[in-house]
Amino acid sequence: MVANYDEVMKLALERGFYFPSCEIYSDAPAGFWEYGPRGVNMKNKFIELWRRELVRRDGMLEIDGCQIMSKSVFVASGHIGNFTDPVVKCTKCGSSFRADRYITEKTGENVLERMAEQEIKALMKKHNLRCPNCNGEFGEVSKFNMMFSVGIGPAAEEAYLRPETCQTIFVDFARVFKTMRGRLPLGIAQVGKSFRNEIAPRQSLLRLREFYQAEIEVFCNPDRLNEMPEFKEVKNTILRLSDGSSIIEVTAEEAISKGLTPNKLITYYLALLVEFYDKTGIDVKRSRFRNLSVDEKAFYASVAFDFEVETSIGWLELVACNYRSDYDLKGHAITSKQNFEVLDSATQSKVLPHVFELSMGIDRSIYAILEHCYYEDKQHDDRVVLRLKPYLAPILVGILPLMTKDGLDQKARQINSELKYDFETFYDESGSIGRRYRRLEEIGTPFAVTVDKTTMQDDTVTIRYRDTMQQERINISDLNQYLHKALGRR
RNA sequence: GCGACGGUCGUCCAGUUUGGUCUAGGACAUCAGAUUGCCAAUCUGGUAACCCGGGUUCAAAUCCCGGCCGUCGCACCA
Repeated sequence: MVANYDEVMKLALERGFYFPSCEIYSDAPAGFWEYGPRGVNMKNKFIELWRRELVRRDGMLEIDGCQIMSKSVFVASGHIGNFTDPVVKCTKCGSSFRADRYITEKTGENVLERMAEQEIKALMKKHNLRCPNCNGEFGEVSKFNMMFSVGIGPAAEEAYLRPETCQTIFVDFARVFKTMRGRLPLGIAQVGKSFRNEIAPRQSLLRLREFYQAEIEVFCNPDRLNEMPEFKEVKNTILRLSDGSSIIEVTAEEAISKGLTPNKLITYYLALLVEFYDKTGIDVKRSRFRNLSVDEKAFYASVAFDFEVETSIGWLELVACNYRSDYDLKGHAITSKQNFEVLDSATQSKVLPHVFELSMGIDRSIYAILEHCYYEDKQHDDRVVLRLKPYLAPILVGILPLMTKDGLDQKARQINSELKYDFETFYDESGSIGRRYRRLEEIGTPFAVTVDKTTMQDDTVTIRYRDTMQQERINISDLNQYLHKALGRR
């Protein structure tokens, strides 16, 4: 049973995972969505898992930077120059086209990325290009920048909302490296919001104008990309590599020996990423690393693998893994006139670090997890079950009195107040017990504790498992430890 | 951004063709009470919607214009 987009969407709206922003107003713009109570819980737990399995596992440093950044940052990063598309609009029917691609397609003539609007216009005139839809005349060539600009202070000084979180990491690199006594290779990580003025935002969390990223920038010495002692931890991890059509399954070790991945450093992080996603509950057998072709890659990337997951609406990119070389540090060094070279203690040489990044889309990941965990149980009246991992479930345990008589409800409340400081609990006494179980499993709650008459005699409760619907009896005093164990804590 | 289609309780839908008991109906969900007491039970009662703005008309959920949003296709996607 594979869930589809509509079912996930319905669940999200009905049960408070996410919903459109500003929906009570008719001028609410597209591409903005908010997380409701269940979604926030799940998102926070996803981020905590990311910290555990990537940041802490690899000894990375995490920072939390500003969302508004000065214009110079984006001059240096190339976003002011490159994060724009030349667009041309038909004066007759209003259709718009990417001017550069259209010219190349029709004439074979190469259009340079940095070509000015007038030059592009001249080229179109020279070849007498007209609208392919209605043969109408094209208007002016304009450049559309995907960054949101903001005006700072009374003089409205030009600045931008960051289009990717990683620029903060590059800008802060020198200070963090020095003050944290960094050694190469060093991962610096950040979770936060980024903003892109998408032309056509669509499909709720999948293409947003304001979205969450979890980014990791690994700073490394380009001459030592195969010196990676930690690699042995992941050498047997299966990587599914693809050129966009077929998928090859190899171990991390084989990927290198067969030349499918360029070096140990990159391969190590790709493997960590798969291990992380496996723990989110996403079916990694339905994932792949797609090796991007030259024209698909971002302007800063020299090697790029997209981590993609198969969903009901096709392959979905969750993480962009880019080898950015020294593109960013070099850009910031030139623009800021600062020196970003560091001493690599292993070689006792000064080096301008290269960067390999794992740029993760959190919102898309949340969607993919929901879809992969959505399950309709045909055996039991098509009950809807979100089979979330306990450590990602918005509610870990429901606490239910079998009935609200004979003090069962007081007892249940008491158990709830003992557990609620350590776990996400939910007390519910309304309606039939079966209905309450169904409501809990629909939002992915893995456990339900039920207080019945036996509880009043011997202080035991039943604990019910979401996936099997089986119950067992345990002592109230063992609940705390039991739940800790279920979360994988020690 | 272009085109096609659409937008009614939390969700899904009926009602629009032919403007008039529509004071907007149903199902599911939800809330309260009763009953039951371990898997969406039953009964009773309740909350809750015509996307926004303008126009036509005695009268607009219904017709017209504009906007916004959604789905799909094209284009775009660091």
